[in-house]
Amino acid sequence: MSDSQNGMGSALSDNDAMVFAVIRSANGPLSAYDILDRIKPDRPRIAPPTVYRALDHLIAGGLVRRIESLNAYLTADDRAPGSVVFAICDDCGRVQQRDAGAEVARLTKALKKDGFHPTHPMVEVHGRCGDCDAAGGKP
Amino acid sequence: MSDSQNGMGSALSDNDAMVFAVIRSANGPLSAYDILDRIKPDRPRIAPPTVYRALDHLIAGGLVRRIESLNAYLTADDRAPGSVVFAICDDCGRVQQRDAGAEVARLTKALKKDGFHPTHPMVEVHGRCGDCDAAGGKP
DNA sequence: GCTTGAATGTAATAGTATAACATATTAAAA
DNA sequence: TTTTAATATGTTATACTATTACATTCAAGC
Repeated sequence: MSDSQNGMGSALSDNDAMVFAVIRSANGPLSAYDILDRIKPDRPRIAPPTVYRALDHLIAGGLVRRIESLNAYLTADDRAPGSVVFAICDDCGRVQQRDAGAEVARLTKALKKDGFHPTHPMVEVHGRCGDCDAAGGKP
Repeated sequence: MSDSQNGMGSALSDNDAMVFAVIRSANGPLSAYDILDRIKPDRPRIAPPTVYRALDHLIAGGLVRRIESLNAYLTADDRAPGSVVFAICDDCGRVQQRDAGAEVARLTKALKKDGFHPTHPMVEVHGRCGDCDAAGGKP
């Protein structure tokens, strides 16, 4: 397995490390097939399940996050155990992550009061980042 | 076009009305292909673009909402112009909609303060509904 | 009538994800 | 040490989700 320590509770397999390296080297979210394509030059026979399995491990370990509204993956900015808010610029594709903070906590608390038991809150805010707004790109 | 009034600013085409009827008659979110399958008995030659176009219209008109994390569609509980929170039970699949309220407003306000200009906030909270939790289903 | 534009029909294809089963690797049990 | 079990990976195929591209239809306005 050729493990190497990395900040996840356990170690990463070669596959996981390879996928993680690709995601880290990107400057934005990547789709699973983007990842696949970037690995193929090295390993032409790699197949989707290999990438998806690695993504599962990395997400479970908190190293990678999935953006549901983009079907894309990026490195987790931090190890916040709580939830995260994605601010997604629909012009340039850049994504900011920030701690969900008190607002999301209040929200899940309100749901709990109604009998619902939250496990995974997802908050993804689409819009336009400051740079793009200033530049007026794709108006 | 055989329009009929319905609460959307304009009227619905036959296709749109058909898709809307299917979604309304369901007791939970449906995928686009679920909708397709339920229409096929009546119109065997219906194709995906017809359904997706209707969904676009219905979503634009505020009659239907899309759940990103499920790739599924359901009737909008209300006509709240603001955003909505989905509480999604991962056991039984039921989805509750509630007004996003002050919490989400605070969240987008905080993003604005940082120069980001939100257009469409999405909040989808996965978990377990009260019924399933009481029943201990799929524990 | 003719043109135009919006909606729909139709076929094909792109993009995202998983199922199913084979093989290999590792570690523990006997 | 051999056997067993558990885990991970390889491989093929397929399922599921969504869009492109182009043809056709149909009604409104000139």
